[in-house]
Amino acid sequence: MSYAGPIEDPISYGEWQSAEDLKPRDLESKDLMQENYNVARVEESTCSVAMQELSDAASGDGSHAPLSAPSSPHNCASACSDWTSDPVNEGPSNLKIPRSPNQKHSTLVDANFVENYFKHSRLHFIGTWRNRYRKRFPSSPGGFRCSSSGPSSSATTNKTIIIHVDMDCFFVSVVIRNRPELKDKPVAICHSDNPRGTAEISSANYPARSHGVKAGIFVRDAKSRCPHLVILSYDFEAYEEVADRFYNILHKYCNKVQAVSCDEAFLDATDSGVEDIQAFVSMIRKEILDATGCSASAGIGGNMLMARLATRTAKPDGQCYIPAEKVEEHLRELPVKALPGIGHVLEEKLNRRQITTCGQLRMISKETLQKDFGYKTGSTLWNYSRGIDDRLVGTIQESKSIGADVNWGVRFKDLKDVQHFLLNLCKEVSLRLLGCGVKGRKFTLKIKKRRSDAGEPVKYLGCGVCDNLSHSVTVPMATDSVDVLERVVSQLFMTSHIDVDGIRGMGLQVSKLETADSSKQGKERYSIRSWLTAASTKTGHNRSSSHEKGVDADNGKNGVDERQVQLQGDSSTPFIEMTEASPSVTAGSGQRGTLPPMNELDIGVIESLPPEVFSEINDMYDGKLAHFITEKRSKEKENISFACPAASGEAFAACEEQQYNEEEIQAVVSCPNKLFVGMKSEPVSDASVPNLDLISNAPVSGDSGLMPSSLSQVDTSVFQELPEDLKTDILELLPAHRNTESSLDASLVCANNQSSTGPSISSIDLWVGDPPEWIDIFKASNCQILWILAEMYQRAGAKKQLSSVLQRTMSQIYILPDVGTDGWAEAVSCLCELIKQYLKLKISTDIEEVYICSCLLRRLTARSKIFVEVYNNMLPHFQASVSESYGGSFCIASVME
DNA sequence: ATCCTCCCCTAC
DNA sequence: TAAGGTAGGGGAGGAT
Ligand SMILES: Nc1ccn([C@H]2C[C@H](O)[C@@H](COP(=O)(O)OP(=O)(O)OP(=O)(O)O)O2)c(=O)n1
Ligand SMILES: [Mg+2]
Ligand SMILES: [Mg+2]
Repeated sequence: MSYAGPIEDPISYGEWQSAEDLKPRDLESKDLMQENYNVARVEESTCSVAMQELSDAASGDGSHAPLSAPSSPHNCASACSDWTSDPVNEGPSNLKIPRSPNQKHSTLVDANFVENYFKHSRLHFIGTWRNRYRKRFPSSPGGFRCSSSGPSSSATTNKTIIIHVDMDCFFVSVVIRNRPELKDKPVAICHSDNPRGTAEISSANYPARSHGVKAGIFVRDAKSRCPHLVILSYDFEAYEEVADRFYNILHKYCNKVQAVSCDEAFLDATDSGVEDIQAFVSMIRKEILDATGCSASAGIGGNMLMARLATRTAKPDGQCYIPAEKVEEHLRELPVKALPGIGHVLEEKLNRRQITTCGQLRMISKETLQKDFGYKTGSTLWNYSRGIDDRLVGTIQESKSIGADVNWGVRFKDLKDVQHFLLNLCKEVSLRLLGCGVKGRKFTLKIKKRRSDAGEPVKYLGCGVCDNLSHSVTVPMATDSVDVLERVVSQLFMTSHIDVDGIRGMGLQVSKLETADSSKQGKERYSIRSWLTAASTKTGHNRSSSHEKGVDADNGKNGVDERQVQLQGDSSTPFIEMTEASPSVTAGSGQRGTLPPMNELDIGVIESLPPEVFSEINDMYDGKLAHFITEKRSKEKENISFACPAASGEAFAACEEQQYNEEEIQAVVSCPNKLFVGMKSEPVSDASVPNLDLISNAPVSGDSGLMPSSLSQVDTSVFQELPEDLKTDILELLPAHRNTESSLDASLVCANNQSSTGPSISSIDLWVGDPPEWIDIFKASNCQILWILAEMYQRAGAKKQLSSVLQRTMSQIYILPDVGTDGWAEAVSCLCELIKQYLKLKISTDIEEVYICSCLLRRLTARSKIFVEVYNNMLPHFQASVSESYGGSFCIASVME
């Protein structure tokens, strides 16, 4: 019983910690690193600029004469006014009044600071995207074992071949891909073109790098190194689109892909059966270039380490293979800093021991390295210096923490400012938890506090030299609610007893995560596996799956989960104590052996499941189900068995799908109404699934460039030219033409806020106004999926389209905890109504958008139906379980019809 | 020994 | 002007 007291007294959980000792990393480590680098590599006198603040801070001598006026804290105001008169950025009539620093764009002036900040933070974007691409193609734990290249994989003991692909100067390449005249000029991406500014360079192309311009340095240093440097703005939407294409291509060529970041991934080509690996890589790079207009480089090696090092030599726009016999040679003179995992701290430690190259590192015994650097770090150093790396491609597991930090522009004058900021931070974190479908039990608030001896930060609105304070609390009940977060966080903050003037940054992390739809129960009990194994038991089939590792990953968790559970009352109520016995896992560890054989599954139903559900089932069959279905379908269509060489890649893509594969919808048309061939069930009326096949042959993906571009400019006359079935299809979606969907009572959506009956939502003109009417309605609905949709729509950039926001949001709808409830059904109806009105709005102006959204609407409808069908076909006691797991309110009647 | 908790370090 | 985020690995040191 570790719970020591009510949440109102979180100080009992521990004390605030403060790092008071003076170490380089406690200063402005970025600047320090940056300038150290300059000293070592560039030897320019301007490099002492930031060092100045460093020594001021360390000595406490704020009056020390600076070497360069703009960098001096005391001259910062005049420096700022100089900036505004910078001819590069100043419009003709744009005479600005000098102002004091740290005002504009800080939390002091912008009430919506948190949201705006994340919209512009490059580091936020790349962090978010890394996560997305890891999740979009999750690998099975323990590495990829589900290769569908056949059972022969054990026979061939090929040497491992790893490929590492990385886009060249990604942010620059994307922005200049249609501006060939800039290709050979030095170009960098930065928020500011101010030659005295402290904005950071995000990425620099290779001509710029030859002048010493690189990611992370201030624009003023970049400009002084390269006066003709062309600075261009970020285009985050374009980065996203290119990254999507990049990953689509990688997955087309290889089913073992591990995302490193939005522009970088490892492929395991060992089992790909390719004989000429160089040609294979060359083909991939060519396709990336053709599809994106940006070049990628690639490294090939016997492990992930050597592949990554090879990429370094391959850049730019090249590829490099390091065969086993070249490894020693390649490493001998390589600086230790080039090894992944060795940053400036470790490099410095090694340099102090006269070790600068991997060759020298090899001279040290493993025992010595482990003694000096720790057990694992020591052996990694020993291995890496010899080119040894036994990591497997694809061993990313579920995320352990989710958080948000802001350490720029944070300035407060009173407690109200702080509370406002923290509330927004909580909203942000809550949104991310919802987006991931998880809740957390541990909350950590981090505060950056200006050191007493620190002057103004060198960086405009930066956090400067700070002490880091952090405090955390663990609660018994996992949550994702803004209210709970806010209460916890505000109490964490109160215990810091900090002077609000000194705050330079804050962050909130949530850990001890649990899946949202299972946080109140043992996960296994209501899992899809349970449905399958139970049905299988009934039909008397067994299938061994002992080689599976992924599915029983939760078992340990349930066993350990014998903790005291306290439920939290809403708003101000303290926790109510309540003990819960550990849910003994009935369908868990002991019963892993019983899945029905694949040919007894009703393929139509399986295919029509929500992607997440399908993916889970596919995992249970070791990834073979997707392939099985692909084959079966192709046999059905043609009479010959068509052996497709790329079948494994396709199977993987089908498994992970995520994009809008219309075949899914086509599968609904066949309308198999039972999960298993052997199960009996009532047929579902055909009329309830109308016209689902109409556009099933057209390829649809999440890509915005799906439709021929000529179509996106058409008007109604082009609509008339469309194939008859497509026209019918679209017209049918319009309320004026046909309205079989239930109209939704708006008051139900807002059930928690008001009980009076409002107007039907279908009678509201959702797309009137700016922001459109529905934003407020959805935001007030207390329905997670609608709230997320509205929030994401608001956040989408200027070029926002409903389709892209919808695509993101809809993938969440089946994993929300309220799935199957009345509220969920209403949410589905609301979405349908929204899409229908949107179609009406766009029908004559943007046929591409109409096309995509009509597919989405179709899918939404089909999915809802199929979910109900699956439920209807479950054994009664599982229906009860499902109903119970959804809070006892699973309501078939209210879904869709 | 093994686990847990609080950081630092690293990479993009 | 300017947007110094994010999350996992792992070491140190204390609890068990
Ligand atoms: N300190 C950094 C590092 C990277 N990035 C962003 C911009 C880069 O374009 C992108 C990818 O990072 P890379 O390390 O792959 O760098 P580039 O792709 O720009 O160059 P390279 O050709 O070396 O891969 O991440 C950033 O904003 N700030
Ligand atoms: Mg790159
Ligand atoms: Mg990269």
